[in-house]
Amino acid sequence: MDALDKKIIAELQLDGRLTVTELAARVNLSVSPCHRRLRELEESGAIRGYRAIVDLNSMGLSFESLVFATLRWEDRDTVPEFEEAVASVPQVVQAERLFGEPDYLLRVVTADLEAFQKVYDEQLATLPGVQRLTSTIVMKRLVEDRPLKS
Amino acid sequence: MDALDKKIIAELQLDGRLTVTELAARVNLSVSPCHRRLRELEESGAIRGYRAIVDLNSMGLSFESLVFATLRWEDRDTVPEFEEAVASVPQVVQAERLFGEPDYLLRVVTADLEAFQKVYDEQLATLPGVQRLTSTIVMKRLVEDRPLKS
DNA sequence: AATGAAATGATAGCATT
DNA sequence: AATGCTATCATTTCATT
Repeated sequence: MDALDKKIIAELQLDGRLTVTELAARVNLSVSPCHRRLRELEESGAIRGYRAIVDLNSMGLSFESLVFATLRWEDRDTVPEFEEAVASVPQVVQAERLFGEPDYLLRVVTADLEAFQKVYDEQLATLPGVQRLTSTIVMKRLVEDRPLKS
Repeated sequence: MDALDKKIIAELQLDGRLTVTELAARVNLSVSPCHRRLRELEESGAIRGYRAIVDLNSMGLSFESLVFATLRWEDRDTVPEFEEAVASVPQVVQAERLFGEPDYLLRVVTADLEAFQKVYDEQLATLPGVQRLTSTIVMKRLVEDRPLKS
């Protein structure tokens, strides 16, 4: 992965729908080698895919919250089970395991508070191995999905 | 925004580089109206853009951490200043203001621990109005940027 | 608001340097 | 590994239903 590849990636982080022709122009390359490099980046997994970035409010999803989960230490054999279950809750749009406490951070998106309560009570509080959940609401997004500095 | 628009959005969340021809086929529409709807979704801001999803490790960025920031209450007039400053740190890829404590959650991506320390000490700890930072490391991602349920 | 058709422009493969 | 060429396919506009 040389500087040109990084430039290609940077452009596609800004606009994932750039045509190869336009991309080639921006990185000062002709179309064919640009196309070849792009395919290699995709096939090597460096570029994992492309996503439309959607406005949550336009979709009627205006309630975003973070849920911190701590598991029971005695039940730590349920970790894989917990992780699988979390990943299958559609309203959980981001989830990760952390060092220290809490064990997990989940990002939950719903239409409103009522829908959140339902997800919290029925989908999250009942997950296997959960000792404690705490949650907070996202007041304002400052930085969202910023293209990477490297 | 009707069901067809939501279907279009759902498809583009799965593959943001779908051609309009292919998109039209997937939502059972002919090319022209599909194209028109897509333009309207883009122009209304419902679709905010398109991004390549990049593999952090391939980019040499293998250290991901969360930094929680609490501001001094006396300095709450520095809030806008703090927010602007946070948004201008390139390694901060996601940031939001929360209800309760802590006040902010920042997601920081760097090449390694050493690079993180540098960002933490030089860019984050020195931000205006900061009372306390605490941080944790992301051990494992379970769910990343999931397409929205709705 | 969807369809079909036609001109412009992009993609992807290949031969060349 | 980059370039230029070319056939194929997609995009985008417009007239029509």
